[in-house]
Amino acid sequence: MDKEYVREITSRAEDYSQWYVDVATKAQLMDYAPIKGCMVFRPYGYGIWERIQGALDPRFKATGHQNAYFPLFIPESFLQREAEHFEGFVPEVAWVTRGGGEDLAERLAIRPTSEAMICHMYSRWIQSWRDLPMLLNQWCNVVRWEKATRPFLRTTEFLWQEGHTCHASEEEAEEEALRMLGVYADCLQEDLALAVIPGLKTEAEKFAGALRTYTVEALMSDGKALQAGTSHNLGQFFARVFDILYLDRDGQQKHVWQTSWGVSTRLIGALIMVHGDDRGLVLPPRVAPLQAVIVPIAPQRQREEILAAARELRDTLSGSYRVQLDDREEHSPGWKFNEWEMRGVPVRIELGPRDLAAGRVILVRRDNGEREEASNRGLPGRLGEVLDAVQDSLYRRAWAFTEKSTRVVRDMAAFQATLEQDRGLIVAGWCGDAGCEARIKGDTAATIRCLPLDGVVTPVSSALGEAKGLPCVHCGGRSGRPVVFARSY
RNA sequence: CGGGGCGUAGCGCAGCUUGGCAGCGCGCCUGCUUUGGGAGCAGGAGGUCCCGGGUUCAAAUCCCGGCGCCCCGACCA
Repeated sequence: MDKEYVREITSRAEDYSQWYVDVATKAQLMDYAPIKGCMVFRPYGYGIWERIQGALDPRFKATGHQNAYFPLFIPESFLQREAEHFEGFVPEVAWVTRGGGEDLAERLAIRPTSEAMICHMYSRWIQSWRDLPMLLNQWCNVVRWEKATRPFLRTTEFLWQEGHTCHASEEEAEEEALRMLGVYADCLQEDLALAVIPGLKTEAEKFAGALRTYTVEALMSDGKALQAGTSHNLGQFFARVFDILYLDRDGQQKHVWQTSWGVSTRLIGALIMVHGDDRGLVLPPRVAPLQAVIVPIAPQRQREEILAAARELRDTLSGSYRVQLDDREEHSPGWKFNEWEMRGVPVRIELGPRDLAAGRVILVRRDNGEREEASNRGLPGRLGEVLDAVQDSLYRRAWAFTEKSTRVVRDMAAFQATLEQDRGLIVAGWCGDAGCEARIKGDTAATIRCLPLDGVVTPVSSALGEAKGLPCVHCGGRSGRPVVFARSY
């Protein structure tokens, strides 16, 4: 293939960070806003988020959740009630101190997360065991005044969903936390074509105030891991702080058991880094705002004839697929080929004089460049097959890459060497001691990404089997089960 | 919070060392010819050289101060 146009995008090998930013901007997913750490979601990038919402929201509904919306502002006194939990994120909170030209009597935090507000409301809404479980979710924005930001991965303001649930027992809360982790894993695999590793966070890595934090981790193509979603069993910490009590069947007042869980627009960063290549973005068909783009090749003489056929084709396909006809006159077909590849559209449909005469079109896959002819009659069905094949192929590729990039190591020398050469995921024994965990982090910058869940087949399954029974990689002490280490975003 | 880079047309940059007409490429506008992997020609529009102060006959350029953005690292409940 002609790579001349790639001048627009830095290669991954040359500078991965620059490649990432090039893809995000040149594919027109985002642009930098004139506020530090803030970005604009351009229509194409926001379209991906809408597709992610479209994949997750029905799953939330199917598991009994409803959407609601809570205020952006949180009174300072609310946050102070959970002082212990709050202390850690004070430096990241933005405050509103004036309104209507006057100083406010009480400062308002711009939510960095909504536990405080939602728990306050729950304390009013929940009286009886009959009110449980309470299963709400909200799609919203949050603000965290981060010192270092990167498009999609960590920005001052970002979009996410946060589910907040209340239950009558610890068992129910645990079940819910795991159920939603499963929902994330399923959606990320099925729709985003990400190969994820569900697992438990260590005490050091868990959400403060949670009993347990679960995570889905994914490996990016530069060998660093990304926490793609989290689900917390919050126990009764917030219930005590906010007095969320219910009268049980036995006549006793009891605190509820809670969960919270979330994924954010960070997932778009994961899509870029898992599927993208040196030509730009590669989108899985199920979350691609555009699944196919029709590029007419229309010489002057047959111009109207070909454009009419292309419009008809678009109208036929648009009932079943997200398609766009690129009939811009100011660009050549070659220019369009390159641009739509850079923007990651899964399939390109070419329609030129030769195709028109033969009653067919040309289909070209973004992920592997394969081209094929499809008859007009068979096209609608064939396009669906090709899109499925792209979706499937991207998932398999992500899985294979993650599996190939996973190493079992037995000592710290091998640990260090692996990180320096390939990065990737490291499966090793760990004694469970926070001291060993901290020293490994200090020496290598790698953290325990998770303790993988039992009974879930993932790209690290065979490595976990191989590492079974290995002693702690740091102290040589007895280890429980092997864990996954990596450097991470 | 530490390290590095940058700020000149919409974007990318040159010019700064050694002060002297504000330039180049892409993009944009108009017209014509083109269209199977980033078309060509002709004409045209577009500037607070980040901001403030200083030096000077003269500052994008030198000096002082400030602001902003990006990247890397640390931090990230």
